[in-house]
Amino acid sequence: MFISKSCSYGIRSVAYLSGYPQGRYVPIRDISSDLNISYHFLTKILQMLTAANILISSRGAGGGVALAREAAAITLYDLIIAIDGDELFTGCLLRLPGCGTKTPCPMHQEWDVARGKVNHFCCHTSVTGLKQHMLLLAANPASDL
Amino acid sequence: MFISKSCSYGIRSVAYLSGYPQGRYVPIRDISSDLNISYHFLTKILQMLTAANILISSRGAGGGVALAREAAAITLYDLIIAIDGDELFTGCLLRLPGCGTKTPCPMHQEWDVARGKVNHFCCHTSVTGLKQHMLLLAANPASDL
DNA sequence: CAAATAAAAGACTCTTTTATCTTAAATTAA
DNA sequence: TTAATTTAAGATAAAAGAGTCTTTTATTTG
Ligand code: SF4
Ligand code: SF4
Repeated sequence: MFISKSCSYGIRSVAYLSGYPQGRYVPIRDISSDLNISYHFLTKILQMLTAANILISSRGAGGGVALAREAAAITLYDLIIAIDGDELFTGCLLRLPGCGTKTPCPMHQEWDVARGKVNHFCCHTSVTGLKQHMLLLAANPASDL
Repeated sequence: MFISKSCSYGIRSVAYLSGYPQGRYVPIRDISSDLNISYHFLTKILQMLTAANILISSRGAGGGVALAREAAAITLYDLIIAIDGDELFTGCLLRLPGCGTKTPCPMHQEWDVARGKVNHFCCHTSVTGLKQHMLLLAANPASDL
């Protein structure tokens, strides 16, 4: 598993918001019901994205959350870092505690190359154009599209 | 996190065993104490590797677990599949349930390329030569080598 | 055979993640 | 200013992952 379930929810929400004009507030309740995600749980996750300046939020009538910048400028990397932290991008593949790579193991260098591809992908991929696909899947659960 | 903690333990154990002649039984107790892993927990994990024909085991005095084939022929891929399953190698990056990639999303193809590098790395990397590094780390916890 | 050894199996606990529920605070609109 | 709306915050619960403990089964040794 590359990302946590929380992170998945965060990414899906940003993809969902990318279908609206940037800066337009959308209630979290709408996102959660359209994507079949627990409302209160999603609230906490989106708070992380707000804290990371990826979303902005507004309370009260007419409020909600909105993209803080254009969707194309929000990368998977930004979202994963905000929710899961940098473990995926910098931590030890083998989860060996205490390895600071000052004395790299035999596999480290090649691993760094492979992971570099993942990092590059995440840094250069935004969630634009994902909304349709997601809503399709949300509407046809377990249909194996 | 690419792999689970259980998987990390399994990989470390195989690396540890690679320091012994192939087929030579080593008690799990020895592995667990040298690597600072809970004995009974490790037992369950190594059972998965035995079930996957990566290790062989023998009960009773003089028994233990042993590599079922030469260490160089055991890849990270084998170990991850045996303990964590194939999710990492085949599952959806975004953890979207029900996506069978018959109708791929805009990011799928590029993601497949990046993940292909990870898969290739795991399929071509064995744990030989890792034992020294691991014992060093186990002996100097949190020393950030 | 009896005793010692060591994996296998099962029950149980602790921690982290995921999910739910309740209350508070901020904002808008009438 | 009152009511409605909506995020923020906190408490609690369920599920999954990780770790511990006990009992059983298989094997070797004497
Ligand atoms: S050197 Fe090896 S053990 Fe250390 S962080 Fe890199 S992959 Fe992990
Ligand atoms: S097509 Fe997109 S949503 Fe489907 S499995 Fe691939 S990455 Fe996931």
